Amino acid sequence: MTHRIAHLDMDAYFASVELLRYPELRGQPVVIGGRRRTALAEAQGFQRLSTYAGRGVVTTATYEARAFGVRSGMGLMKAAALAPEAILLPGDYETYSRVSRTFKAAVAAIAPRIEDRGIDEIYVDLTDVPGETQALAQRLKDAVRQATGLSCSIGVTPNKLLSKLASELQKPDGLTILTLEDIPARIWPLPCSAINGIGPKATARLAAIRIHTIGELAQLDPAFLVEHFGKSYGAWLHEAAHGRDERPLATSREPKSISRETTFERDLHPKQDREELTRILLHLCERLAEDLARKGYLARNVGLKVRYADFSTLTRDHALEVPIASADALRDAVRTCLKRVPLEQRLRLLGIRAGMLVRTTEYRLQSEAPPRVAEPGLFGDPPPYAVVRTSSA
DNA sequence: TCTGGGGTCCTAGGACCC
DNA sequence: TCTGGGGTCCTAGGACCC
Repeated sequence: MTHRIAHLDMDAYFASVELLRYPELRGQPVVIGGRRRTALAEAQGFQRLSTYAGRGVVTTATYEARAFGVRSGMGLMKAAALAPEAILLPGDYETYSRVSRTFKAAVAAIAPRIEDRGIDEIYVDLTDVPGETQALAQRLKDAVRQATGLSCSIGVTPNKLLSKLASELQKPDGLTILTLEDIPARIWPLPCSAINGIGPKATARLAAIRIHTIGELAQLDPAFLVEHFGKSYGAWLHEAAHGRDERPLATSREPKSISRETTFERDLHPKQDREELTRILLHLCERLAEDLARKGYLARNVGLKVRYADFSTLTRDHALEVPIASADALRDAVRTCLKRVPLEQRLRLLGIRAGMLVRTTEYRLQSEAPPRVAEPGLFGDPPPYAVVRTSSA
């Protein structure tokens, strides 16, 4: 059975949503990023990138802005040097989420088996949807445009890995259908970094052994790759280069963690700015508690993330006996983590994370069940036999 | 012209138990 | 007293993705 998997990717998503709102900016270089300005400043009109000062990165850029070399993830100050006249707009994630639900619903009306890959992309299983592939993919594109006014790019191939590659081939507003026979001509000339899962580090390591294209990677002996990149990743690199991918669509999944973090407008010192840091951390706890309550989860693990002024980052975790969700309980757990963090340097970021999530409903059911025999260590005391063993040692 | 915020998955070491 | 492995949990860090 040959599968028919589509990857659908919205074109310059955040920027395109903003162009719906501000059609007068169409055709201009526009960049999304940075913090929301004051209402007064926003009332005074569009901001030029050159007038921006501060931290932040480019979230999305229109194709006109990309022509100047502006890329997602680039610092805004650097982007301003490349395209000073570009218009800078702050992100409006509520709107992007709403439009995201709209385009996904439009696709689901045609092909209901969908894997969510974030706010602007999905995989769609077309295997059992009647219709010829080209016409079907065009129907999806039309439905998305009809529902949102936005264009997307689609790749259709036998698996997720190839579809993800294919959807990139003719952006924007692309439609690319590939079969396994197309791999040598269409996939092998691409750089290794085009493969989802080969990031900057792996790309550099491959370049160091003179491997630049997927085709070059495909010609390598798998044993050699395993030697260089480890059993798991090495074997995967070989499979990926040959376009082989058996991963099924994940049509539903439970979140593994929920987190909140913030980068400060200026670096803060743990001693001099103690009160402000405390306020920030408590605010993060409150926001995370809201997220947990809204989504219906309790956390059995709480993590603290600290990034220093030099951008070095550390994390401290704390596992809990009893799952929690309130801001107060999060704060207590964060305090435990904080005791294990060196606080001499200035900080640029604080973050907290709720992990090992338990559904609130399921935990309730479990706690309403007849109590089990007390688990050892529940009250923080070592079981008695441990004491005997210790004293006999 | 330094580098956001929200995630997932993998690895590896130590503690602890059998 | 010493020597094992295997399994699980916890913690920390890193690569990668949208």
